[in-house]
Amino acid sequence: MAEYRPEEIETKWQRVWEERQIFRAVDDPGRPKYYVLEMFPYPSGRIHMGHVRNYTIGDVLARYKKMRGFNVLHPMGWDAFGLPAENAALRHGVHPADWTYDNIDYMRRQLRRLGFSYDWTREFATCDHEYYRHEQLFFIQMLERGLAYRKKTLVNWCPSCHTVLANEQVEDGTCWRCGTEVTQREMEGWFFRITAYAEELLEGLKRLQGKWPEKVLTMQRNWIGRSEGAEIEFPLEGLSEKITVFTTRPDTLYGVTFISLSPEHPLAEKLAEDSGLRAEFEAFRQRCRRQRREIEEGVAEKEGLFLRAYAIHPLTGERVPIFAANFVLMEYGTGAVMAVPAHDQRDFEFAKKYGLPIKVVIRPPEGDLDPETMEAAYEDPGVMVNSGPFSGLPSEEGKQKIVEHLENLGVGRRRITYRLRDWGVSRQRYWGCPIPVVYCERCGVVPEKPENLPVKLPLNAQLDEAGRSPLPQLESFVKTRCPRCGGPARRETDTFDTFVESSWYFLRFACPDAREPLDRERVHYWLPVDQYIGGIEHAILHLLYARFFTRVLRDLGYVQLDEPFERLLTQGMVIKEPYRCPRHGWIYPEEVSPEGTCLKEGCGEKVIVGRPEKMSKSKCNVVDPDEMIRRYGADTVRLFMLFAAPPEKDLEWSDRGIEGAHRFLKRVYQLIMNRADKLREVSPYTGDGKDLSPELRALRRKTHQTIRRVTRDLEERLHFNTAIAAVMELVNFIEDTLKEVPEETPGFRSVLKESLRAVVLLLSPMTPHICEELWSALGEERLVSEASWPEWDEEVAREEEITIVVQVNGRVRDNLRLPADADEETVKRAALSSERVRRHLEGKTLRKVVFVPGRLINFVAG
RNA sequence: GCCGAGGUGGCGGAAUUGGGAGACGCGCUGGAUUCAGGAUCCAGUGGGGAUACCCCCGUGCGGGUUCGAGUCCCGCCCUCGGCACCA
Repeated sequence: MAEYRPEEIETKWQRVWEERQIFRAVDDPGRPKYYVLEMFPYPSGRIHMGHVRNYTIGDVLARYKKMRGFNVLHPMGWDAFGLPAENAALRHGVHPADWTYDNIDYMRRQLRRLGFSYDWTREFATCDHEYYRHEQLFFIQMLERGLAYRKKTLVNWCPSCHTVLANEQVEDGTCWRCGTEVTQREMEGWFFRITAYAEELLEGLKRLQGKWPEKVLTMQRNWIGRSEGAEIEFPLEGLSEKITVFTTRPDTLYGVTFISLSPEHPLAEKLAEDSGLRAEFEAFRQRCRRQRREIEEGVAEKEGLFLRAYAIHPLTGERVPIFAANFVLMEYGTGAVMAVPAHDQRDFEFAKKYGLPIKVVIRPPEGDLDPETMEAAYEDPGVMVNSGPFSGLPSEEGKQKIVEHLENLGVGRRRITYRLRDWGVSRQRYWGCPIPVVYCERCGVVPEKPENLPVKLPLNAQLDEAGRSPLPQLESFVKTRCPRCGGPARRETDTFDTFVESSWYFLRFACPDAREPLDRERVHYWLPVDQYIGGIEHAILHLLYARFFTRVLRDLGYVQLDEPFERLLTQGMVIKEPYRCPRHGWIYPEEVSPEGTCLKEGCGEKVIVGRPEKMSKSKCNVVDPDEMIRRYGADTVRLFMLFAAPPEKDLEWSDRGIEGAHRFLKRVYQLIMNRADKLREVSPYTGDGKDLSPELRALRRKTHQTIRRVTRDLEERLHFNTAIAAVMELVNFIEDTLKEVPEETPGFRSVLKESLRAVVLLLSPMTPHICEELWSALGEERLVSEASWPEWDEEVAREEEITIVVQVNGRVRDNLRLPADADEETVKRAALSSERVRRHLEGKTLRKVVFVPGRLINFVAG
């Protein structure tokens, strides 16, 4: 009995792959390429099961496409800048650089041990200055084109991370990384003009339909938040200025009874001062800033401050009072809103609170509205009333008509606004890419000269104990000369948001050694990424930034590409149920007795089993990949990851499940190794099958059907779980055949060889090591990793006899084995001769016969 | 509240196009092997009734279309995810 020793086999073949460099991607414009990419990891220390799942899926695809003859690019690198490195440095007294590179070394070993088919010659880390220097150049060029700019605004500040966050990085008012509540601060910082691409980013989503998960497309669409409407000007009474509002409901213009301004609106401050309300206004504005979170969640009560000023309605000439209101956001539209209480719920609530008039201008299709008794705003379409010459128009039509009228008068125009805001990229952090500008006393803000790049992040920095960036205190870094006038200047000490690095790494993988930022030809050959794989948590953040950055680089002339990722697979999380003891809190599975009681300190309390959730250290429900590899080998871990669930769903970790996967591999190993000697010299069957026994013909049929099924599962759906199930069925079938068919049967060995070769080939992208071993045991000279994917023969796969289901009134009563091409008459005759069928037809009149060739026959009787 | 995905045995999950519901695996039950346990192998395994042939019920709930519905249509319930004073 051959014994399956995964560790031995796996390290052996990993060495062979390494020595022969078989996964090296070489540009070859004559061959069709396939670029598989998994989202690169942050080098946090060790890989977790989520990585294993993500990278296993990618690896299967890369290996499969290689077998299909594609020139495959499958690279790996490190998203190496970021805050955890600084935190670790504080805790353990190691420099972020050392910590990061050590982690990379460890994690690279882990990935190699899993046998992933990366082209390691293309590896890089984003904290290498040879990588980020190019990013600095991009920035300078964006600056020249106005795609990067500096401004002072209210920003999201995480007090725990000591840094600013982009809107995309604030989740429910808290920091996406540490969960601390985010506060508002007025600060200067650098921004990327992603809003200039809002329409294109939205439009581009259409071409991704069917290739990206619908969910991700929807999330991006909502995030960009396009809305069509109009800008309308309201002159101020007694002043030369005017207020410009944005509205999506120009049809309700005649219903305006007041104007609401954001407290951050410049005119709000001015009007307050003019009215002698300076102190009150300032207090109100401060309160609004503090309330920001509640305001954004919509839980804060509406509050306003009458500015004792009036605007003039552009059509009716009426005076409308102006308020500063806490719910009006300066960042959206124009920061000013025309309030129509009758037809907007927010304005309605505000009007009720401050006793402002409610004027109905839209009548519902049925019934009428009475401002006195209304309990909520009527926001649906209807017919315009009390609207001067526009009365009587359907509101949808009225929108157009009013805007046209305003355009003619020159006091309004059609306008589209987006919810998307510009991307704030300044971070007050040390471990990031320096922003290459200096502040010169004479010249102001000056970009570094391209030939002076990179602006290297100094590695001699002493980290601040409070967790602040040491850069501003680092004289040798800060003190510099102006690239323009040579005079004394101060260096920018903010670094880039680390999402900037991950916005273009997939391009650099095409030419990691290029001296220029990107080699147009090589990028053109390899890009777009044909299949991108990663977690859903980046549905907006990374994926939106990357789509934006790719377009920027296109406009800067570096690439000829709009969408970087042709297909996207968002894999589910790896989850596991946590255990909790009423006395000890979260406990490890080892601390639970078979009876379900707590073993900690002889506790004995009944343990509560939580519902499966994302693995986390604090819940004690993590499974360590190293431990699993040690116990079962990489192939088993990979197999389980693929088999337990389809990739887009969450995968529930199961100790029993991985045992099952291991058991299957042991069975396959023994099935083949125990016969390998006898089969080595045998050629796979090539005849037409006429000389074979029915059992052997059946085995060939099953084999070819399996090849067909696995190919379709991998090609069309990426459903590895059903592909594996199909191979398991084939293995079961082979074992059954071996039991029934004597070895001397003519053709036995060659048919067996054909089937076993298929098993090995079909499994090889998923469990490559064991398959190399079995492949060579079967006498193959080449590596299975370099073999061609097997093909199926429709003729062989076709069933000679099929089962026809016989129904009476839609209920199954019998089934018949008949030749595949049996016609209706034959089937009918056979079915009616069945005793079981006759019994159910007895005493009834046959009304109708439904015949589905090759499937079923249904007798309708009554 | 709005948008999206989903609800199938004890569990993870299958089911091309409307055509035998529950593939494959886990678990469980019985048996073989063993001094014993483990491992392995064999058989069974949706529920109920009969325990022989068979019959009835069954894919969140209620209706509908159809010879036939897990699959299509209408109305609800629940779970998960995203968005949510964006004018």
